[in-house]
Amino acid sequence: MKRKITLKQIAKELDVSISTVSKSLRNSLEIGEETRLKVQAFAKFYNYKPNNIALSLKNRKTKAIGIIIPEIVHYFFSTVINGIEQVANEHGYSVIICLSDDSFDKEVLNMEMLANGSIDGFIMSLSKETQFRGDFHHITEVINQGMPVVMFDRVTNDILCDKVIIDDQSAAYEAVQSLIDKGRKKIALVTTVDYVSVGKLRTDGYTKALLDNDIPFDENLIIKIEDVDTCEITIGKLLEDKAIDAVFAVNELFAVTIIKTASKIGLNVPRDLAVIAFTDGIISKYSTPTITTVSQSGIKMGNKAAKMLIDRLEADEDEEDENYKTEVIETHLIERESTN
Amino acid sequence: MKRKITLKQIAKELDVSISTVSKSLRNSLEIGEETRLKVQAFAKFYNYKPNNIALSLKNRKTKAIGIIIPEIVHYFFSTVINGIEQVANEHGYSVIICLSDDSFDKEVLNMEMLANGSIDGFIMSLSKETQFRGDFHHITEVINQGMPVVMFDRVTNDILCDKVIIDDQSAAYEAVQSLIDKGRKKIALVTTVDYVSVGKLRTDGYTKALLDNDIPFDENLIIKIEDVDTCEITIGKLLEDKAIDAVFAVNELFAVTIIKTASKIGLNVPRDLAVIAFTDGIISKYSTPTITTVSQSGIKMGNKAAKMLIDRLEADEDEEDENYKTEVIETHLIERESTN
DNA sequence: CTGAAAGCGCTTACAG
DNA sequence: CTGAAAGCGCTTACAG
Repeated sequence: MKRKITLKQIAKELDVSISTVSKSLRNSLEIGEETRLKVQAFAKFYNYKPNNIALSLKNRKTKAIGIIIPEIVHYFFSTVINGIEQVANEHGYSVIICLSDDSFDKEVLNMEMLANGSIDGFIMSLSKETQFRGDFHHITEVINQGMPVVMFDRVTNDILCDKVIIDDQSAAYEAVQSLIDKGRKKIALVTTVDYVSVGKLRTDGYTKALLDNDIPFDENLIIKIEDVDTCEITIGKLLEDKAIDAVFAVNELFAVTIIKTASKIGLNVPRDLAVIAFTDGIISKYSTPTITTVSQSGIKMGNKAAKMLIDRLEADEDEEDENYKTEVIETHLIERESTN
Repeated sequence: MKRKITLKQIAKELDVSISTVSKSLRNSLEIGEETRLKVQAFAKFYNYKPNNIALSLKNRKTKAIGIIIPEIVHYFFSTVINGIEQVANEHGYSVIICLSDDSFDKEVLNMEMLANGSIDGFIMSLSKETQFRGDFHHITEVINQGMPVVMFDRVTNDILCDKVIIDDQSAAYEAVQSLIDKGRKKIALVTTVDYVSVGKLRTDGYTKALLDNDIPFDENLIIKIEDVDTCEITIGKLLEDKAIDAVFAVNELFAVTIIKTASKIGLNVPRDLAVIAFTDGIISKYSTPTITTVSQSGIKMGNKAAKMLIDRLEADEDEEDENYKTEVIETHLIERESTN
């Protein structure tokens, strides 16, 4: 078991100073060619690679990006990570992922841990609990220490930083409008509780689309689901009592549940009931019928977020500007069988 | 913008030595109570947190685990990560994730990067290309440097290290047996190309189950799929030509495609065709009909893998034993609508 | 009880 | 052309 070789050992073997070895390997012209080549050959032979930790300490940067997301077993977040990874790797950054499990405490803990020198900057999406509490001190703190943060998807206006979002409101508007264009009149909305920022925006889009089309807004057609596991009953009631002809669901899990419940009651999708879901994922693609969705490119969001973060990290110290930007990623409707 | 405070600054402010500060904060009894409390109060006030990088360099351990997986947008791997995260966090470890994208080169690159001091040990699942090439020198090298590696799911016999797997062969056997028990006679196998280790084992289990039940083995009923996107045609042919009454698919993507194709040709699942898939995921749960699967608990695999790695990391240097273990995680059949 | 020194593995300004 | 020294932020054996 040969431990990794260090500069010190090379220096000793070759009977030169550590400085000489270091400079040779960095191809400094300060060092005579003979020595330089000798050192390089030796290092190559022993497969020398500089120790990242030592470099990080010396340079006071780690070339690592910290990602904090609520949940990894979630198609959308996985694709975002993929997107971040792509551009991070291109720029020589590695990626450290921590999960908040939608818990405020875990989010704080993980951020504190990573902020203590492990990474150069954060890309994050807020946990539900954090959004609910509205407590962002841990993020402010990190930013105050000079560590850039990019938020995506689940963001907050209370923090000034770079953000990557989709226009949830207008995407929802567009989805509902498309239902209306297809002649649907009684459109229900199945959504989450309000404190999740995106849920609220999507509701606004829904409402606006109805108003603009002179369709009476009926509060009873808005169903707020707290817990996915018990939502079947609520949805069943909605379908049986309300005589609706379309549903806009804020995520595909709700949508697929709606479809399954509908078919149990004998409703045909899309004939009797059209269904559109927010966030294109794997379920929509393989459900029967397949589900029309608002696609929200996680890859693009990840790419963009990583790009924004790295730009900031590599900006000259003094050109640091506080001009935070919010990038809006395009969405579009993927028409499938659940609408017609 | 107040940068993070260091021991040095505290020492200066309080007019004591760095050693004194360090010891006070570590609650060393060497230091007089008065000084100790004063330092602690000051540190607390300025929210001092030791720099992880400096600690890593000093201690020559990072308290970080490197994970290398082929793909993150994949339910199974996500659950494994979740499982690893759980126990890693419990033990004060953080987790660095790199994706190989099923590419040999990316796998090698990522491992080399992480091996240069960033982490204490690896948990990994081999990329397809690596399994195809059978080139594991990058893993051997890391192990030779004294860095423990735990492999899961896609493993190889060519490397001696701790492993976490399921008994793919007997799980496949069990699945096929259950089809036979339900009176199915012509059972097809839809699988991947052979070099993916788990694919091969599952095929063995399938074959064995047939033999043990005196069902003639027909090579034409084994379909090897190279590319998911073009598999519909192959599957269509299988269903139309072969007059089969059951299919065992090695993953749920194949299974759902089979079901959709079957229903297009007018076959009813499960009446005309029973379908079982390997690896329980989100698709099986929401497909119509829902799919009977062999559940392979990613959480448990992740838990176990992390536990094994941490045990090794925290074993006394000298009690290092080369007694590598292979843990087998239990699987079980989750019966759903696609079989009856 | 407190502090100077050495060291983790590296880089770089400075001396010679 | 080469090397000693200082330093990144910490810990700990050792001296006083």
